Amino acid sequence: MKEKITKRSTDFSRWYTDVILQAELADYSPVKGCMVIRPNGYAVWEKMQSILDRMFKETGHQNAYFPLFIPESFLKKEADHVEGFAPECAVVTYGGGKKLDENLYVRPTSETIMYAMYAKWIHSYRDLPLLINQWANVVRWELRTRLFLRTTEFLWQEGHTAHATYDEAEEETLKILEIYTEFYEKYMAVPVLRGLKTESEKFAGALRTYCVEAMMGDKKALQGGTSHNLGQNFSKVFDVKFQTREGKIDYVWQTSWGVSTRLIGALVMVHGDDNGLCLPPKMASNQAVVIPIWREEDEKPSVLEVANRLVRNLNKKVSVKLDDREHYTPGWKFYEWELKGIPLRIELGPKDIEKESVLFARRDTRDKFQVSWDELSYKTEQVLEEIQKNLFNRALKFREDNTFTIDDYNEFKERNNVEGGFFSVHWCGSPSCEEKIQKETKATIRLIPFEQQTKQGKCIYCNAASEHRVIIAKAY
RNA sequence: CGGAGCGUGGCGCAGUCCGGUUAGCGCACUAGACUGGGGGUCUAGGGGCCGCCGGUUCAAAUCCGGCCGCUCCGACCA
Repeated sequence: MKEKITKRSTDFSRWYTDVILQAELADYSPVKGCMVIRPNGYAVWEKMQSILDRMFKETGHQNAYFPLFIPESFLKKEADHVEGFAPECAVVTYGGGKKLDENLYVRPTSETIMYAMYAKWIHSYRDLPLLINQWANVVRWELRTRLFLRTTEFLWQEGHTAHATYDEAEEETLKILEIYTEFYEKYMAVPVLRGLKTESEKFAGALRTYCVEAMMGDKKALQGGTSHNLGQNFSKVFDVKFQTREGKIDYVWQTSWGVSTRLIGALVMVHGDDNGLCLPPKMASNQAVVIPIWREEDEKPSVLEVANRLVRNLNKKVSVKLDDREHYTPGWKFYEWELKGIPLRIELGPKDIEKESVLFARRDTRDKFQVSWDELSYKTEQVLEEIQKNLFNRALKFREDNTFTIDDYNEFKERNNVEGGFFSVHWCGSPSCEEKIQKETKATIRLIPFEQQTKQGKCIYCNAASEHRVIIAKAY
């Protein structure tokens, strides 16, 4: 018997770690703050990559790869950028046994090195837009790490585009936010809020940062992806210039955007339960597993024969695995696959063969029901779709049930403290109110949501006039 | 860096206060038999510089000192 997973309600944070370790998504590495992504976890990442990669390419982006090392001088060119990243960088000072003439920074993000190249490649408006994405690892020397959510090294994609006009850059920034939203909601079955980051939360060096934000199973917020309109901040310091159609010289307008292996953490925290991981069908490398069952030795050949046939058939439409390991009992396998989050379990034994049916067991609801062979293919697809929808709806309802519109500061403080959740409050826009709220409540302004009825109000902290509501929550 | 906790077969732990001969348990692992519809049973096995270094002692997993590592909670962050 495997060790029990800590109950989610007992200790969310331990539950999270337990699920990841036991479902074999990742393991702690010998290097502090780093993790090893195990095959189960990496399979999820590959799934995410393939979907996002397709979406990026469909919108005209190309992949490329830039170096891991960045010359110190590059990183220091953009003032806000240095300030934001320098403290959390790993720096290489020796190479080949000799002290380097110039220190090399292990990339915390690749703006600087990429834009140094862009300056070389872009000359004319005809070279624009330049739409590049890279899949890479980056390093940020974090003080406190958590599997998938914050590790010293992590995997991500970073898109970096250059445009001829501000409007095009802004359009790109928002287009990417739409891609992220679609990915979260349609594939990960995780509902997100879209909006703008405040000045203090925006990317170091950006004009403004848009984000998607999701509610985890403990009601805390997770920043799920960011898309930055960089304006001309970087092009000016890296001298990325182009000649316009009119013959004038201008600096390019840039964007950058990314999502990371943190997505996997979100998947765990939104859909997982006391039995372990629960993967939305579109995120599972195997959507279903067939468990053959027999009592007598002479039943085995016929069960396996039928099982193989059904799996072959199903695999035309979905990805199904046959678990015919003999040294594990069916019961053991049930627990194992639930822990690992496979969306649908299909049991097939002598009783089913007699009835020409199988037994379905849904991971999300844990419902079980009989399905006849002639309906198998269709039912499988249908049930998987239902699971996908149900997971999304469940997560959406959870977020809605735990999002509160509040106008009284004391009430907000109290409820934030006791029950947690997302709080929709008026904010005047002043950084000082923002900071005070954070200090006093440990909650931060997650975003200024796009979707809201623009009603005037009064700042929840200082009572000054406010143009919009913001979402405040405790966050990862 | 501050606070808390933990280092004992692969994993989870007991033993440590109060030193004493072969260091124990559960799970996992190996072999075999019976089994198989929610973590099966039995039998027989293998596997340990008790985190590291030093000290006290006739004797150290156990006491003392130092170091190292990890996890959790706070200050920075996708």
